[in-house]
Amino acid sequence: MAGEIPLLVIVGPTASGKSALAMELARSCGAEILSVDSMQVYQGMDIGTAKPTQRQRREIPHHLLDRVRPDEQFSAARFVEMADRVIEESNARGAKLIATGGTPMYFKALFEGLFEGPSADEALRKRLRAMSGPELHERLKQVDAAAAERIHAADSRRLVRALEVYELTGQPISTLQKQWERQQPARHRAVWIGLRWEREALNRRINARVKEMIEAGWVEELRGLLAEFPVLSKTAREATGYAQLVDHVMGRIGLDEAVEQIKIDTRQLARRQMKWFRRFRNVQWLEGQNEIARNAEDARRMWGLAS
RNA sequence: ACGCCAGUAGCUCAAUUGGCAGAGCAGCCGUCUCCAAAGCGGCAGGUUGGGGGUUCGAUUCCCUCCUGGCGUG
Repeated sequence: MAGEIPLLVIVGPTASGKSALAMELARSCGAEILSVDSMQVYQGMDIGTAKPTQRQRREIPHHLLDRVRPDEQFSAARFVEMADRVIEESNARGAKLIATGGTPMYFKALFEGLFEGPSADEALRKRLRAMSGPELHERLKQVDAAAAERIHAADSRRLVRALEVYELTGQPISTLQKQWERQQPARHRAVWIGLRWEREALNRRINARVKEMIEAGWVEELRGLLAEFPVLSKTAREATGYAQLVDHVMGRIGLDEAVEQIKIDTRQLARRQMKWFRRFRNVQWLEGQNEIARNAEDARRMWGLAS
């Protein structure tokens, strides 16, 4: 029966060693890798997103890398659609799949689903965004008091989304979102493992890795990218470090200043990721500082593939 | 050595004619259902360089010492 082997999910903060562990496992189990990452989908953004190298990708098939142009918008919904297709197709072939990456929201959306509602409508959003936070909040209170209660008046992004959903469907987002409350079975069967680190140790790894990325030519890569795509899409631009490096390339800030800020942003990113992943209750944690071989062996056992 | 300027939260800086020492960033906690590497909320943080003086009251005025910067020797 197709789909008999569950997915292996590997979560963990940036720089925790997810990719290395996934590669090791893929090699030893003959599995393929599904990237669950909002930034590695972008073409041409390689160094700063720590994308697996061409060499690694020749060795092990990777899915959902380089699927979007850097001037294109991307979203959780598009990700889920693409990932579902990859999983379905892998199941059909009987291929084992390891899902790993740094975007917690995408894991949640992929396994728990998004509520059935309208997708982003940029024109409508633009119209709504012209209003101030309190105005949006007041307006939402009229049509969806429950949502207005939960969303802070300053959180214009969520206020805009809630109003967008209401205008497009005539239904309050708070009602539609209840779909998620029913304990539905997970959309895909999976074994979840995570890599965790003591915070200070991870910070040191992050600082070192940012430095390595710069030495590996991140700035030059970005210059080339900007030559082809002078304006990155709103979502692509949100990748950690890219805004600072764009400022540097434009001559607005020095490289040292940009690098320091990137280190700070990356540490903050890692913290937010850890907070999310801690809330995924079915994750079995492995210690990041262990030898890869040891973690891989544990992971294989958890996946039910012990030799 | 002399002169001038500065010293306030981890960092960068605010504080009206002397009147309860604030903000941004970093840090910590929380939130998150089609932008999520995003967005949003909260908390903590200070013998105002040290010492003395004037005053009901000094970050603010006076004296002195320390530290840093600039200028002249």
